[in-house]
Amino acid sequence: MQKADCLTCTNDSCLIKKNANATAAMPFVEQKHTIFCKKGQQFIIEGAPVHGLYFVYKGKVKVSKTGLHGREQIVRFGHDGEIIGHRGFGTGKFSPISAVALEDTVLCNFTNDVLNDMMHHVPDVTYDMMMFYAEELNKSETKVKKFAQMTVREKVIDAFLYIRRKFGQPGDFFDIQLSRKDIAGFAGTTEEQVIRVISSLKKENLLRAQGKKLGIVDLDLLKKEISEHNFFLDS
DNA sequence: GCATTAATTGGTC
DNA sequence: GACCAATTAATGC
Repeated sequence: MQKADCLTCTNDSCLIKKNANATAAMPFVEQKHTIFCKKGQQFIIEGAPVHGLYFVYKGKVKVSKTGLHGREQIVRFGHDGEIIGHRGFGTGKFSPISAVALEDTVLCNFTNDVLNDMMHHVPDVTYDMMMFYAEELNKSETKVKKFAQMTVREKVIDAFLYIRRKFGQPGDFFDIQLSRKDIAGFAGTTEEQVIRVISSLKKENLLRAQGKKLGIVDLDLLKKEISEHNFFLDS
């Protein structure tokens, strides 16, 4: 594959793909770049100048911020059809986050100029972008609460529920391979704590492993455990 | 097979 | 509940 083509793309949730058929959008879509990332490759560097906005065409990525003492806080994971780097778009000159491919990943990149032009000329894209930002804001507000009030066990369970929502499979095993460290980085705790929670969840028959893959056994019980604390489940 | 990295466990503050 | 050290498992070359 030389270039990711929006017209044959199957990521229906992608807001570019959704509008790519409109004649007004075409000249802009033409100008996107396709980037091929190997596993482990970093394509957005925290603090470096913004190179526009990325969409995952195929693959998996993690988005993180470096906290105090070099501690990595993973902000979100992304897969096919999702936007990456949106916080740096618009006002920001330098990227507030870094992004790394978790497996071989194909990305679509729009420069700020192209996207700005497109938003001025294609209202449907602008509208979809706005809705996306609104939803993002909602999610991060939920997250604040989570980090402030949840116990470690609850945070890890919450992380697993998030991973399942995003990478869950019919067979209930996650379709992604994350290190314990990455899980910890997302849950906001340490690798050791994640390991300990995982082994107790296994003992309690709430979680199971097949090789390196993890899966949820009793979704309702896990949900119940954190819903009792009145947290939203959709962050 | 050896060497590096990841996962696990136990202990300390 | 984080940090550190020691051990074991897994993986790359």
